Amino acid sequence: MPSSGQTQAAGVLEGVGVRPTSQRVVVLTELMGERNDVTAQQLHERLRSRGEQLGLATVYRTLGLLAEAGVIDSLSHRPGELCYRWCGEGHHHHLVCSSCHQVVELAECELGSWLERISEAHGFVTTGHRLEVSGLCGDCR
Amino acid sequence: MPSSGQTQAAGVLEGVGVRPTSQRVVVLTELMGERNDVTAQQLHERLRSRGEQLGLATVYRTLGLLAEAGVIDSLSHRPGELCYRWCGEGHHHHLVCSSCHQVVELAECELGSWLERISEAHGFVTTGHRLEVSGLCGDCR
DNA sequence: TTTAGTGCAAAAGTTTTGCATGGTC
DNA sequence: GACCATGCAAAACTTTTGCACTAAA
Repeated sequence: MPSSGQTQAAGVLEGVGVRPTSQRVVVLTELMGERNDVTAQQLHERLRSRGEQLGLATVYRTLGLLAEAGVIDSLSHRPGELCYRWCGEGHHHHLVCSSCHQVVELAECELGSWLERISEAHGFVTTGHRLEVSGLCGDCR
Repeated sequence: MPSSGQTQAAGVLEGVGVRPTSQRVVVLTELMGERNDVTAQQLHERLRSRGEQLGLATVYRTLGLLAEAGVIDSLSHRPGELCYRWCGEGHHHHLVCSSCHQVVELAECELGSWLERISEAHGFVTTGHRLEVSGLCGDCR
């Protein structure tokens, strides 16, 4: 029987028109339960060591699909390594600790109106934005 | 005789304690004259085709140095490719057109006080932040 | 003269692709 | 049966590193 996390993931996949195969559900479920950034390699290794049977290429393909569908976000901190992260519902931003990489989600985004005004002044129509705040968390300070 | 761009670049390098060799000056001068994102490969090819003699490894090493010194910014849009960009003076953000990749610099950053307040609430001390706004520019709309 | 930087080629990674196989509608 | 997804292995790329050589303080 599928866990509630898996059911939820399957629903998300169907919602964006991606067929919810078992591998895709496993990948998305893992991302939805992980607050921090993960690379494709880490994700693959983690799932394998837990006994899931799935190939590295499938992880890459799935992450690519999900990112294109806007279900997950991708961001790179270091050269040659892209991290993925579940966006959750609604629009928000993150605080990332430079030392331990802990991530805190900021519930609200107060940037909307400021951005619209300033973009309009340059002839732009904004389609999205991402804010990345780095700092030191309480433990690492 | 060095152009004013080259003199300026050399000054920036000295300012952050990096020896201004001719290769580094060439790389930084190019970045300072380019408003948009560039990859190491693009930069290398562009300089080579202009007759500059410098190796790809040197471009990578220089970009790494400059990024670490905070002189340039690095950001990744796609997997396996990191882009670099001259930050200019002072703190600001960018509007990027999703279609033509044109970049507009936003002169002011009004995020400081909001961020400090919200970070403090989570026990963080912020050390920096980056805002990336994507949209469509007037021409592409 | 001592140190730091460069170029080249090799190495180390990550990500993508081709193709045969297996699963789904 | 037609189509899509997967796994494996090979290929394609980007980035890093080792080492001999060169340039600079």
